[in-house]
Amino acid sequence: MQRGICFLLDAVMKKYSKQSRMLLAVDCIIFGFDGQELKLLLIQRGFEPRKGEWSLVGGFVNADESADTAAARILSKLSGLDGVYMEQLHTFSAPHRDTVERTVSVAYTALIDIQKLKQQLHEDFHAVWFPINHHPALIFDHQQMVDKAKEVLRYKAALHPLLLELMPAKFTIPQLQQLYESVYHQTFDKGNFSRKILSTKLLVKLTDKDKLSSKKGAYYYKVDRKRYEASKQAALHFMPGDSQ
Amino acid sequence: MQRGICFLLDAVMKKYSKQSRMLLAVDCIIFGFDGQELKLLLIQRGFEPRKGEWSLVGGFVNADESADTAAARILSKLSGLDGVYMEQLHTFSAPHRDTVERTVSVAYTALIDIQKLKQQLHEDFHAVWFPINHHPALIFDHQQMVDKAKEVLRYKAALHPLLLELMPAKFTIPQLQQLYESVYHQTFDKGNFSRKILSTKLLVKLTDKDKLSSKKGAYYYKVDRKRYEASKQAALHFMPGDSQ
DNA sequence: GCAAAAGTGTTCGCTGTACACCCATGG
DNA sequence: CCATGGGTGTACAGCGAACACTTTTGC
Repeated sequence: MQRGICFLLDAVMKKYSKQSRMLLAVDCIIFGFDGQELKLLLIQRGFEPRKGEWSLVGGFVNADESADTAAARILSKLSGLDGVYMEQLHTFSAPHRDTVERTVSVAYTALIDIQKLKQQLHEDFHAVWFPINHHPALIFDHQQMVDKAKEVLRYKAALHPLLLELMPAKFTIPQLQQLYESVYHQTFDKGNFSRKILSTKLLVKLTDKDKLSSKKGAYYYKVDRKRYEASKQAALHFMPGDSQ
Repeated sequence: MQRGICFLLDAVMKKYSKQSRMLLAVDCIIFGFDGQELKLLLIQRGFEPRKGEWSLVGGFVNADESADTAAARILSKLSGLDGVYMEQLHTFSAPHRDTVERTVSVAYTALIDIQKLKQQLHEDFHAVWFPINHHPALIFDHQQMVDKAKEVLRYKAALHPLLLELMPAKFTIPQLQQLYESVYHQTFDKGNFSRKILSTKLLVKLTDKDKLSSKKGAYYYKVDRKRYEASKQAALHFMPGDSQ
C-alpha cells in the first residue's frame, strides 16, 4: 500500500517537476503613427519586480483562454478599442528570460490608429508613445520582441496594405507616404507612390482637402473597408521598390 | 487516481498564485520531397492516450531548454540529422486543445532532404511519409498546424529559395520544377522556370546528367551553399507567376 | 508673381510571359 | 527516324523608376 503511494507520488513529481510547468504570458508590440514617424507604446511598470522600468504591454494567459484571447483582452482593456489589428508574432521561451520564474511569452503585433486611443485609458496604465528608434531600455527580452516586430512589419507591409491600419479615419496620400518612409527609412517618389497606392483601389477619395501642409492642399481619402478586407487574402506586391 | 492528485495540486498551485500553469510542447511539421510530390512525416502513436492514431512529431519542452532547442532535439533524435532547416511557425494555445491537461504547443516547420533520413531511425518511431494532400486524420489540432504550415510554406517559397532545402545533394532543374508544381498545384513553363532559377546564381551545374526521365538527359545541379546562405537575408521574388 | 507642395504625363529599360524552335538520344 | 523531354531564342506587354511638367494657392 505504501509502495503504491510512493510510486504514485513519483509519477506526480515527474509530471510537475521534470516535465516542467510554466506560466504563459502575452506581450503586445503596439505600433502607432502620429503623422511624423512610427511610434511604439510602452508602459512604465507600476509594480515589482523592476518597478519603474519600461516594458511592453502584457499580461498572463488565464486558464480558460487562449493566448489570442488574452492578447485581445489585454489590448482592449488598455485601449478601450475592439477589432484592432493584431497578429501573433513569435513565441519567446528561453529558460531564464523572466528572472522570477519560468514564463513563456507569446508576442503579438498590434497596429492601432493613434488618434482613437483614449488619452485617459492609457494614462492610467502609464503608457507612453515613443519613437520607434528612440525609446528607453526594455526589461527582459522585450527589445528582441520589438526588433522582430519591426522586421516582420517591414516584410509584411511590402506585400500587404497593412499600414493602412495605422492611419486615422481620413488622411492624405502624402501623409501615408510619410508613414511608408518612416517604416522603410527611405524616401519615395511622390508621383509613383500616389499612383501605386491608388492603383490598388483600396482608397476612396473624399471631397475635402487638407491644407495644413501645402497651399494647394491634398485630398483626403478613406479606406474602402470592403475592398480592404477582401484584399487581406491576396498577397499584393506593395512596397514601392522606389528610392531617391 | 493520478488525475485526482494532479487536479488537487493544480488547485493548490492556483491558490498560491492565481495564474495557471501549463505544459509546453513542440510539434514539428516535417516536409519532404520524394521526386513526385510534397510529403509530410507523421508518427503513429505508440502510447496512450489515443494510441494508434496519427500525429505530428512532437514532445515536451524541458525545464532547461527553449522551445527552439526542444524542437531541434526532437527532430535530431528522430532523424539523426543536424542543421536541418527549421523555423517557428505558430503557437497553439486553445484551452482544451489537448484533452488530457492544458498544454500549449509551439509548432515548427522543418524541411528535410527525404533521402538523408535514416530509414532505421524513423521506423523506430513508426514514422511514415504521406502525400501532403492524402494522409490520415490527425489528433488534437494537428490538422490546423499542417494547414498553417502549408500556407506559410507557399508564402515564403514565393519569395525565398526555401524549397532547395528539400532537394537531394544533386538534382536536375526539371526535378526542382516538379517540386514547385507540387507546392503550388500549378504547372510552369519549363523554359521560363529554368531561366528564373538559374538567374539567382544559387545553383552550380555539374558535369553529369540524369538520363532516367528523358533521352537527352538533364544536367545535375547542386546548391551553391555560400551564395544560398547569403541569399537567406535578402527577400527575392521567387515564385514564377507563370501558369499554363 | 513666386515659392512650395500636390499631382499628372511621359519616357525608358527591365522582367515576366508565351510560345516557337532546336538539341540529344533511346528505341 | 521519330518521339520525348531538355533547353534556347525571341517578341511582346506591362510595370517600375526617373523626372519634367502642370496645378493650386498663401503670402
